Amino acid sequence: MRSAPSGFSTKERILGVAETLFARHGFAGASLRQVTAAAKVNLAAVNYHFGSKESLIEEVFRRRLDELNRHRLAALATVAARPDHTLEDVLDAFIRPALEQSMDSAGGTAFVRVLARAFAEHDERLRKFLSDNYGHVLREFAAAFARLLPQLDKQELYWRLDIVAGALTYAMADFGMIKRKGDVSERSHREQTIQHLIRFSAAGLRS
Amino acid sequence: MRSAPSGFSTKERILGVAETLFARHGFAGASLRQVTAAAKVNLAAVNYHFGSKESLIEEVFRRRLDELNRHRLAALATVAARPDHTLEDVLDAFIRPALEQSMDSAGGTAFVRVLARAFAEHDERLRKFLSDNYGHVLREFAAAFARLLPQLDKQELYWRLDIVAGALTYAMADFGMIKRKGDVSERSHREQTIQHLIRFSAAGLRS
DNA sequence: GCGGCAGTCAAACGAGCGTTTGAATATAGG
DNA sequence: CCTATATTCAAACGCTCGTTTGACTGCCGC
Repeated sequence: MRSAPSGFSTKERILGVAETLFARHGFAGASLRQVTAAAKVNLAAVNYHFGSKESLIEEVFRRRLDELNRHRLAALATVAARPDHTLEDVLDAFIRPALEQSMDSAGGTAFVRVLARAFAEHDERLRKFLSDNYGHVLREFAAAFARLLPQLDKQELYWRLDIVAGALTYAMADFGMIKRKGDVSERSHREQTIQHLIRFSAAGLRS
Repeated sequence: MRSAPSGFSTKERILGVAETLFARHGFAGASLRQVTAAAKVNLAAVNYHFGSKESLIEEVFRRRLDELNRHRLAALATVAARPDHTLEDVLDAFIRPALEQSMDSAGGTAFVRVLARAFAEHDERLRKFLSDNYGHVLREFAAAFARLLPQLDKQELYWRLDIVAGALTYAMADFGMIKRKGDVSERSHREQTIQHLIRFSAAGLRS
């Protein structure tokens, strides 16, 4: 195991760069030659370490998705432990980890765009992968929401959570027309997004 | 002008097939060879009629986007003419044409997925194109909303409209986990989506 | 020291890409 | 009918793609 120039292993550097470039140009649009050049790694390294471009894409997903799931479930557990927790608390546990992942030092906003893209690709293979790795988390949150919104039947609750997920996905990818002003830090802009999403979603869920 | 086998011109057939395949595989993922083969048209026809793949993509957008803009502005004008129109009415004018376009006989759900993909591609060129052809529509709606929500300052209104746009975009692409039951017609499922989005958004905007 | 192994590398493979070309063919006007 | 214009077509262009190959390098255990 030779240590890589920047202190990260070849494999890690490929994953990081791939995440960025897939987010920027799409899975088909970003070539392995671009990835390996940006990572200062030999072209053959991808096939050596991951087997294929396809597998590399899956690895990019798995790495971040596992992290997001961990954070969301931990936040939900903390919130649910408090007997007086509110709808806003559960929304926070759902929304905050997703938006905060987009400002961690390493990945930047790259991964959440990759995630949004995966939805857009509408590829059944990827959707199945996401639902397999994601389904139980959504179900846990749905149960927590159901306890706080007993007046909603299951069907109605799922409709509304779908809308929350949509607004969150959109915000995660930073699609919106709201542009961060120069004098507002990234952290504070993100916090504003979180607060707006929570308030809006709580009103919609309760209506 | 030779008439094409199916009654549609070569140009129209390319546009229709391109829309479908771009939605399914992405702009980079769908090749001109796939498009021309599916359209039963010679490979060179794309470059003859559109100049380049890039221009073909723009045409796919322009065609549907012009239609959507027309419908939205017409609906807004109708609504705004009534002196007692409500927030729900304006939301309907914004949301309904978008979701209805995804069930027109010809295009099916293809274009809305193309649109969602364009957002995901996060390509500045496409974003600029969309904002150029779309900006004035959004501004008109923002003004209509501002009249009905005088308690919100401009900044706050834009934050909330951003959330509405996010939820709508997500719904347009039919990403959600809410799956249409076998016994519900496509039309009635769409109507349910519209009603849920309006109710949720109205509550969020008023909160 | 030396064999084995994990990793890196330059080079090449065949395939598919968007685009161009020039000839063939259909349509329309005088 | 004949010419001009518009369209279609098969073939080829140069290029980039993902993947494979085989030689080369550093390193650890024996």
